Amino acid sequence: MWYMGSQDPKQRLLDKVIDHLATHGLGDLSLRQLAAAIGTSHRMLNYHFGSRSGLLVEVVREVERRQQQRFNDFLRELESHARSTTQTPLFPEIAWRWWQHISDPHLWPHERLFFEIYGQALTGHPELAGFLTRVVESWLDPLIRFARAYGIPEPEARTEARLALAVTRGLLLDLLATGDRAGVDAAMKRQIAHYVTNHTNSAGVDVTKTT
Amino acid sequence: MWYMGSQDPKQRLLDKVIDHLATHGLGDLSLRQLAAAIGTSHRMLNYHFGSRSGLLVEVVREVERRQQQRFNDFLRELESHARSTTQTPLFPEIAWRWWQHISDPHLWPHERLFFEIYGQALTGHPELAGFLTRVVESWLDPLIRFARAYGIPEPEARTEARLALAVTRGLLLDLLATGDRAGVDAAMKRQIAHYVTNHTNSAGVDVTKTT
DNA sequence: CTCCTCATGTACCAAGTGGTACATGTACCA
DNA sequence: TGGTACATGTACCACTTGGTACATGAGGAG
Repeated sequence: MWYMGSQDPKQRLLDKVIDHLATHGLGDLSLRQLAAAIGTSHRMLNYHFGSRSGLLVEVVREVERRQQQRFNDFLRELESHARSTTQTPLFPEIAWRWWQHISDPHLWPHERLFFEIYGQALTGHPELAGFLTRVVESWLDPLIRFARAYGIPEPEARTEARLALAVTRGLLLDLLATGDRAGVDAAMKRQIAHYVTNHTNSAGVDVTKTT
Repeated sequence: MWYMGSQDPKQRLLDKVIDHLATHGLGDLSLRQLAAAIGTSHRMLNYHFGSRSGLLVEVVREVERRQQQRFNDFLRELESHARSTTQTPLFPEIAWRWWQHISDPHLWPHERLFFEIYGQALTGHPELAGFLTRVVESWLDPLIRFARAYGIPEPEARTEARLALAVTRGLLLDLLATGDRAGVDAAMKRQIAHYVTNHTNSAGVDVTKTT
């Protein structure tokens, strides 16, 4: 194909769609308005995605894919940092860095889109059912491995992972609504401190200094 | 008026609307479908609420009002229970009871609606801007009073309140998506245990037995 | 050159949308 | 009794929606 070298036109379209939805919300999911906003005709959206719900499904999959991508990027960044300093970072440091990573304002549009999809999926939207089955489980496994790697024993690891996920999402919801960076950061530090004093093998670090 | 004794027709309508939205989602907010589902004509919705967005605003306000109501009911229930046993319950007991209260399956439809509104509000829906400014703050004040009443000193009280709110909402999101009652309950117990061991003046109670 | 596949634009459709004008009914008030 | 305010139903409006039929084009394959 003549466009090989850039991208599948479908993927190019999907990228533009997600960029637009992240900044303008899912409410604009009228094929016509959407197409006009990203410089195509609604005919093209129907052609490449089959239907409105087909597009919605692919948008959701792409959002999930990007989240996973972000997590992998973070892990690689951690790894390279560990190589340069030769000492493996402590648990509270990593937790705090991860929080800084995903709470960065330039990710807010995507996080808003994530929670909007979450909300719509909760009310029975049938094409989003798969999203709900994955939205917790797909994060639990990597988090459990993480917890185990830092010495939290197995039966607790799953519970702590689930809790960490909930805290993160709850505080993100807060941050997106209030924009109160200082207040939300303080809460996250407090939570990390809770972990530390309850798992003595990684205690002894003042997380309030990790800023 | 002839209907005094039952209710304002507008309020009757609003109640039916919220019942329907809670079980069928905000996606159905087409005036016609909505009206048909609750046994009126879309004419009436426009008559009583002025417009589609007028209705949306009043729905949101009513959802907030009911949440507050639920919290007050819980406080009164606590109070009456305290009178009968003559001893004031410990912090972990109350926290656990509150969690049981709001995570009860019969409230799930309303919680789904809440998160769906939250998601829509995050993406700039202008008529929902007020919702975002209240969605955290309106819960912080009562929670702070609660924390202080249980001996948590002032500077930490606000942070702990914020954290507790985030944990609750994060775990509710998990519960609504997965339905994994046991897993989510375990996470909440774990969090309560974290609080207890970090605030020694209310420690010494095995929260795992409060089921 | 010829055919075929993929991508795109134009024009249309039936259905549904929010909103409103108008008429009807029903209870209260003077 | 007549009048007034509120509530409700019917019918309509202009507009937008998701989806599709049809035509056009551009590149690769023989």
